[in-house]
Amino acid sequence: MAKPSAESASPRKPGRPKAPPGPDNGRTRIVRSAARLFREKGFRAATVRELAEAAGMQSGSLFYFFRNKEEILVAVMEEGMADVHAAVAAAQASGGPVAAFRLMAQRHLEGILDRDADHMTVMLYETRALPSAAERHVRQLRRDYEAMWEAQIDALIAVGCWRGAESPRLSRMALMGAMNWAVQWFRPDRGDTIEALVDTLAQLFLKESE
Amino acid sequence: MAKPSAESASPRKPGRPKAPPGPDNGRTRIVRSAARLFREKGFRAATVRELAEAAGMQSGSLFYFFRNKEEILVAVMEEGMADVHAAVAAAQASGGPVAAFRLMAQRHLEGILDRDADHMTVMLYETRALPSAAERHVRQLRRDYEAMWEAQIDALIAVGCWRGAESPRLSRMALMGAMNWAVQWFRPDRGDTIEALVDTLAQLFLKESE
DNA sequence: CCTACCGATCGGTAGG
DNA sequence: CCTACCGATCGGTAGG
Repeated sequence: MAKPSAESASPRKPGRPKAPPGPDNGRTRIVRSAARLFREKGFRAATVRELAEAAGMQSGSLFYFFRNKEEILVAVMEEGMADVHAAVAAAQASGGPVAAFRLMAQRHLEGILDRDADHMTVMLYETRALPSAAERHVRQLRRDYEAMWEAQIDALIAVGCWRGAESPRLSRMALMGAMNWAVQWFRPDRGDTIEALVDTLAQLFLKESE
Repeated sequence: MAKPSAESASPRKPGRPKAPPGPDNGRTRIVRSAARLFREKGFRAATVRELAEAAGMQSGSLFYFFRNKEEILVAVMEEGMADVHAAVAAAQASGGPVAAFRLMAQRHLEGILDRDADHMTVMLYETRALPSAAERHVRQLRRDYEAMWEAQIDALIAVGCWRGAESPRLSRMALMGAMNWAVQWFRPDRGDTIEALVDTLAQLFLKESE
């Protein structure tokens, strides 16, 4: 689970500064259902009334937990990014460069394609809707995350297993695109599996050491 | 240029059914400036008043040319898709499988990354905003477009030059993602060039014939 | 957290 | 194409 950030975790009424933890407090419910609605309809198209209903409360009550709609979006993105970051970091520490890379890709794809994997998808596709201060913050989270991939690709280049070694940045972004675009076409009910996609990515981006 | 579709080309007043062609009639101005605004802010965030102002007319006048806001979105997508489809089809007919593939990728990337290449980007990233009837129509345009790529990849497999031959669909979607995601990171002012990206894609997806 | 409510803005229309 | 306008809905607030 994501740890709440300093900016968006505390309600604005001093009378009740700490939300009781646990998966069923109001804030958690709002963020979870907002993630789904933002992914399905987009940030602008999802109304505060829909968010409130999906979270099982009145629309005015949202603003007991969040200052405004954008702050909910930031919370969704922070949680998505933190979860995927943690999963991919663990994968990176798991084995040799090639095996770790495959597991990192697996974890990243799970983070955007699994059921209830809405948060990270919103992170990837709704950046435009962020106010500029929040956008800088979120961009930094993204850079931190991509730095992991950059380091992993450097390690693969060092052992001669990265096919895009001539242009590390372009090939890294090609990989990100190949993964993130799956949100648009991946259909488990048509037989797509994350494992097969990882295999394909490995064939394209990895090579035997020379 | 895109040819207007039957559904969205004719204004609703019988008194003036045919718009005079040319790049400066009202309809063309609306579509062009809407493409830019939809790309920058998203369909929902761009208001009809902004669209009208960018096209140099009053907000009510938009509805002399289009029945509603969604119809403007469809027109933007149709034009983007038609332009890129034509450019890529011409590239496909241009040479051997490998050379044609490289030119197709070049044309596709130009269609989403060049200045004023807003239409196709809107096509790629705003599908959610379409009413369901229009969505079916647009999805069909996309399928027709992707069929070209499918055929080209089949040709590359036949000559043994496609690295993802074991899973043509997955590798094709990986390619689409690697290209379309460039919208998110490509910055010509930081030295990114389409040519370098095409080279990288070729290294990843093509191989020497066996 | 709920009730009750508000000002602003939205997409769209009538009539010319 | 413009002028003038409307009903609906939006995000958000006050007070408890």
